[in-house]
Amino acid sequence: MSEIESFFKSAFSVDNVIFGFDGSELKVLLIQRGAAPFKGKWALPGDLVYPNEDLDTAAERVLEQLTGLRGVYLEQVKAFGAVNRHPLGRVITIAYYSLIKISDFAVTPASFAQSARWHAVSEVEELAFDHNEILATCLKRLKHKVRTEPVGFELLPPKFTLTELQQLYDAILNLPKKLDKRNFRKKILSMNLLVELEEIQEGVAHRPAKLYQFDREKYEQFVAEGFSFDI
Amino acid sequence: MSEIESFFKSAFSVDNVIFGFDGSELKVLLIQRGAAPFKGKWALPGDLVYPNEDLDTAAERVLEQLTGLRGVYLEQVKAFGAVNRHPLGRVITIAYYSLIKISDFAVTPASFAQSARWHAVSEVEELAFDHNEILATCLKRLKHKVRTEPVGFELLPPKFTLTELQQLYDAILNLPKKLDKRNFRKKILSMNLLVELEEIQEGVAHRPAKLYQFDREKYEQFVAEGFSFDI
DNA sequence: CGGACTTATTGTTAAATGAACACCAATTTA
DNA sequence: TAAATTGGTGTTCATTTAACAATAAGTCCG
Repeated sequence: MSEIESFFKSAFSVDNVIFGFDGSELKVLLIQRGAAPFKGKWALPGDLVYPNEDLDTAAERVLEQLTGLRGVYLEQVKAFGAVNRHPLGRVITIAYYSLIKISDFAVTPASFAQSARWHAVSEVEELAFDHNEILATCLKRLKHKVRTEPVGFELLPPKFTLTELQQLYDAILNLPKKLDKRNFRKKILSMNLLVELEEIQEGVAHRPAKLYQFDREKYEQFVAEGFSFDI
Repeated sequence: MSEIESFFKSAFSVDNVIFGFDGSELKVLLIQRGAAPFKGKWALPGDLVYPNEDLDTAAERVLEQLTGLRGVYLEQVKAFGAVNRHPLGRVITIAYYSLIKISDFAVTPASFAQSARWHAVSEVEELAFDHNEILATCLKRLKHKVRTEPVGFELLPPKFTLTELQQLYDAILNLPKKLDKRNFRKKILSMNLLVELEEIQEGVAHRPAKLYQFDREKYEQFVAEGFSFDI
C-alpha cells in the first residue's frame, strides 16, 4: 500500500446532539446501540458521512432519519479526532447540535428501531465512545449561544408565555440562582422582538398568561441595523 | 468494493491560520503552493492527518514544521467538508488558528521550501481551496476570543507597553473607531492582570512608556474565583 | 541649552445598564 | 366565597460604559 493510500483508510462521521425542552428540563435525544461496539449503551445519533455528502447535509440526514424533521436549527460545534476514539478504526466525528420543539418529535421507524428516548441532560450517564465529552461541549456552546442569539425560541412552540421562556433559560443556563422574573421580562420585552398575541393560555388551573410569538423578521431587520441580542 | 469500504476512501487534513502582529497590523502566515492543485497560489499551511495522529497533534506538527515553534496557542475552529472543496478527492479539513510572536518566526527549511510569507490579513487575496472562507471564520473567532479571554498576549513579546497592547486590539478588532485610550487603560489595569515592570521602553524618539507583563498565574487564580476577562 | 516635537499618562461626568426586591391581580377549585 | 396558584408590574441603588483634553516626560535639532 502506498503512503498516500494509507491516508484514505479512515472515515468521518457526524454526531448530533438533539436538544429538546419539555417545559421544565432540557433534554437530549439518545439512541440505544443495537450492535457492537458499545452494544446496549446509549449514544448520540450519528452516522458515517457519505462520500458525496456535505457535512451539514449528513447532520441533517441523521436528524431527519431519526425524527422526521427538516429545516430545524443545526449548528456545527467541533471535530473530535483522538486516534483511539473509535474501537474499530480511525474515525473522526464532527459534532453538531440541533434544537427541536419536543412536541414535533414523533417516533419514526428509524427511531423505533434504535429505541430513541429523551434523557434529561442533567441525568445522562455513561455514553458510548466519547459522546459524554461531545455532549458537554455542545451544551457549553448552547449555553453561550442562547444568551447571544435568539435560538431559544427553536425549543419552544410558536406561541409561548414569558414564564415558559424564562423556564427555558433557567433550564439551559442552570445557574445557581434562577433569573429574576421582573428583570427577565423587562429585558426580553425591551428588545421588541416578541409580539403579544390576543390569545391567552388555556387549560391551566390558575390565572392564564398572555401568549407571545417571536418575530424573526423584526430580529433580522434589527440585526441589519446593528442590534445584538443579549440576555 | 463493499459499501463500508467506500467510506474509507476519504481523508482529512488540518489547516492552520497562523496569526502574528507586527506592531501595527494583524498578519497571517501563508505558503505559496509549489504543486498542483492551485500551484503558485497562496494557501494556509496544512497537511493530511497521519493515521495514528490526533487532530490537535497534526495541527501542532504543521505549525512546528513551518515555524520551528512548539507550545504556542492553538485552537480548533471548525471542520470544512463541502464535497467538492478539494479537486483531487474527498478531503475534509479541520481548521485551527494559532497565535505566535512574530519575532519568534524564523525561516525554517520547510518554510523556505514553501516560500512562506506574512500577509496583512486585510490584504489577503484569492487563496487556494476554500481557504479564504477558513481564514474569515478563524478571524471572526479570534475577534471574539480576544475580548473574552486573555489570548492577545500570545501575539506580543513578553514585555509590552499599554499602547502596544491597545494597538493589537485595534488591529484585531478593526472597529470603525479605535478604542478610547483612557478607557482601555483603565479597564485593562483594573483587572489586575498586568505587572508593571521597573523597565521602560528603549530606543524610541519620544517619552518612553512603561513596560508591563501579563501574569498568567494571577489570571488562572482569578478565573478559579469566578472572574471572567472582558474587553 | 532651549524650543519643538512626539507619545505617555491621568480623572470626571453623564448616561445606560444591571441587580435587588414585594405586592396586587386574575383565575381555578374546593 | 375562601384558598390556592401563578401572572403581572416599578423603583432604587450600584455598577459600568462612553465621551472627552490637558499636562508630563523624553528625544531631537539648531
